Amino acid sequence: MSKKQTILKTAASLFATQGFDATTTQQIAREANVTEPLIYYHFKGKDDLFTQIIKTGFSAYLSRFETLEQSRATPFEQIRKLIELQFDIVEAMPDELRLIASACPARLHDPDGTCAEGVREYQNRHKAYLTRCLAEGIETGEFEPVPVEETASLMVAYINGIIRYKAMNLGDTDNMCRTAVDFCHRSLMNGNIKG
Amino acid sequence: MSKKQTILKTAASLFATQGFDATTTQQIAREANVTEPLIYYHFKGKDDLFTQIIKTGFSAYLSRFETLEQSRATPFEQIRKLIELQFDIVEAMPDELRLIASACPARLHDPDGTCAEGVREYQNRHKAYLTRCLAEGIETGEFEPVPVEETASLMVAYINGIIRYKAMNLGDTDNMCRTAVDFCHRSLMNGNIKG
Amino acid sequence: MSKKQTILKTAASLFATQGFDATTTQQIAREANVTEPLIYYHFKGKDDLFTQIIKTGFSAYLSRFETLEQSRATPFEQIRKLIELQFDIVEAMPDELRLIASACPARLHDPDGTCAEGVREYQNRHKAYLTRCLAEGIETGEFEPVPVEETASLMVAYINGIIRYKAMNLGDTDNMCRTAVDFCHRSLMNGNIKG
Amino acid sequence: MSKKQTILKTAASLFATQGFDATTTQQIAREANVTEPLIYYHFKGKDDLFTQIIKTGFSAYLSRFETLEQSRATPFEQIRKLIELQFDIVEAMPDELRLIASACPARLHDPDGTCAEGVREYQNRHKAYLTRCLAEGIETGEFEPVPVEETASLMVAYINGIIRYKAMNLGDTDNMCRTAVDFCHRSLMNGNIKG
DNA sequence: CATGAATGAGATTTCATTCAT
DNA sequence: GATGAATGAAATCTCATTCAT
Repeated sequence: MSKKQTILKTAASLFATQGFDATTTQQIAREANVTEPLIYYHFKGKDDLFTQIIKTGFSAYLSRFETLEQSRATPFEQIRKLIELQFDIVEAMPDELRLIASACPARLHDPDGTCAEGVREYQNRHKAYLTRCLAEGIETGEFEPVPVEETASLMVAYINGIIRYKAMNLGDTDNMCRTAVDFCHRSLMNGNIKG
Repeated sequence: MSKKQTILKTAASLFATQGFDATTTQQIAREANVTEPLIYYHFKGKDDLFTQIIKTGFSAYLSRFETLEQSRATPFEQIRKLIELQFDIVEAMPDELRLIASACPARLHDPDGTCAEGVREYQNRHKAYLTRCLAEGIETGEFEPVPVEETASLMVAYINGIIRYKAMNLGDTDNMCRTAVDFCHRSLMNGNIKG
Repeated sequence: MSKKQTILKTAASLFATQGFDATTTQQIAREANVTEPLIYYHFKGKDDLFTQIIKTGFSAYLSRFETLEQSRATPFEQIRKLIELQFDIVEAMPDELRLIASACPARLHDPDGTCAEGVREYQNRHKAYLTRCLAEGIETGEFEPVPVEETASLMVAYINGIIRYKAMNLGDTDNMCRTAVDFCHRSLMNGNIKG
Repeated sequence: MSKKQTILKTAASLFATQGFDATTTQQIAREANVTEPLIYYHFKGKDDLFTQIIKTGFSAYLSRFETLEQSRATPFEQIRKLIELQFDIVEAMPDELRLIASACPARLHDPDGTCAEGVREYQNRHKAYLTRCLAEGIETGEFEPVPVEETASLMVAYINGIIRYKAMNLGDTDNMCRTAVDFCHRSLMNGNIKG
């Protein structure tokens, strides 16, 4: 792994556990086994380092999300996949996701805007995706006739709650994926079919 | 408003928008139109200031929550009330909630532990409350026989997602309360009754 | 002397002898018997400290210069006084003048513009003053009919050469004042009168 | 132009506009379109780079000046030529002269001593030259009987003021050469002859 | 001739906090 | 209750310079 990569990884991990401000460049350098100036050789500064990690996290998420968007499956299968994606991604990049979950909220008003932009993008994409799923499912009769817009927004918040819960280790998550899918399944599937 | 109150309000607002570390005592003093030493006259230090704000927020929330716990109603009515409480509380104390939602995530691992404690308490109480509701509802046949523990945990995450969404102004929330209640209603209520 | 004054004096002296960049804030603090942060309490930063010294130097010069402008005397007396002023001011504020002479040339293109502005002001005022003296002297027949504009510009450069020579200790300056006055006297005074 | 030349030119220009210390090797490299290590391939270091530029400037000046020293002409003609030389040299090597005028003052006390040495040399040579001219002119009765030593020193300062004025573009210099020559002419030439 | 990566040394600046009044 | 002045500790960042290739 290149030293640049090591710096990124180390920083991501430290930022995630201690927070951005509580992590010093000296500490990053020490743990990454490089000298401090090297950080400044590869990155414009501590902020830039943070930004790049966040951007990487978001774009890794989005690139996975995009494969979902292209999948052809029944509406509910698509929703299931979206929920499963949350759990997968946290396992694939725990540091990055933990960092996003913990550091972004306080940085939504940052001038640089990386967090705000990422969050907005994340929300818009989810909302559009869910809106499409719901509309389609209702049309085919697979779903109950729920109000599409509002339910999509709600589910964005829900799903965000789940990914945060897992990313920040707020509690046990065994079976949580399955439980979440079932919860939505019962809520959305047309009663006639259920029965 | 007393200067002490002004300091509290100003600090809460700054912590919420910029995060704890990114907010300096100097900035608080300037925006509150007081001098820095006055902050130290009223509070032990920056941490203490933060702690007091957070504690106020959490305890205001908990005191409202406790009235719920004492209410006698059907299981689903209790769940509905819990969801409605989220929306009410954000409207009643928008600054405090925004602060908790934005500044706590980055401080969950702080030595002082105020945030961690508050969040833990919040989760435990919700989980216990929901576990009780679900168990009761299943026993009476009002609810589908869902796995109690797991579903309670999941709903804690869900509800947390909602309150954050609203507290941090992440999007439009008209009808969201109703939509959230309906979403849970469809998911939990026994199909026989529904049908 | 207040600590702020001590800082200003110490910095002026160090900047003048070592140059701006070669002087560290640490050194200023040590020699002024204060702590480094105190410098930042009283001044915005090292640049601001420099700027304030320069501005003080220029404005002290200008305030003295203004008394000249108001004096009523024969044209040549006025020129004599201008030349004498150069020597007086360097003796009154040697550090400031030395600093201006040594540091400003390289800072004429600084974004902050303090030096550029000071130099421009200094030149314009001198030029206007000399233009007036020359025109008047020529009109009264006291002076030879020299080209006014050009000679005024030239004398600005000339006088600047002298003040620099003295401020930077480039050589012996005993009698220099008198010699300079005489040099101009011979050049300007009408030959008929001289003879 | 060889890369070495480009480095020299770029550095000269940057040193002149920003000063020595405020110019970084990185900036030189960037603007010269080379990499930093290349600077170290061609020069011992930043100081050496500066030194070489300055030395080139001074020695180019001196070599021109030496031709003056050898010329046989009347005392005033020699003075005229010295003044004209200032104007010629700035037009021939504007960058170098600007550099000397702007960067040297701040480096007169440098341990390396290039600037100090150059300036001293420049002053001494001028002083000797002017002393000789004045003594000769007085002896022959061409000049007024001015005090030789002092007037020579003064004229060094004077001439230095002029070259700086032009090198640093401090104002319009049309006719300035002629005006300067005339100014000295009137001051030095014997009144009997003038009349 | 040329460079990407790396570094030792050190400078400026910030910040929470305190003291004397 | 209130403040101007002051500070210890430490963080971010810069810079000239070198090494390996």
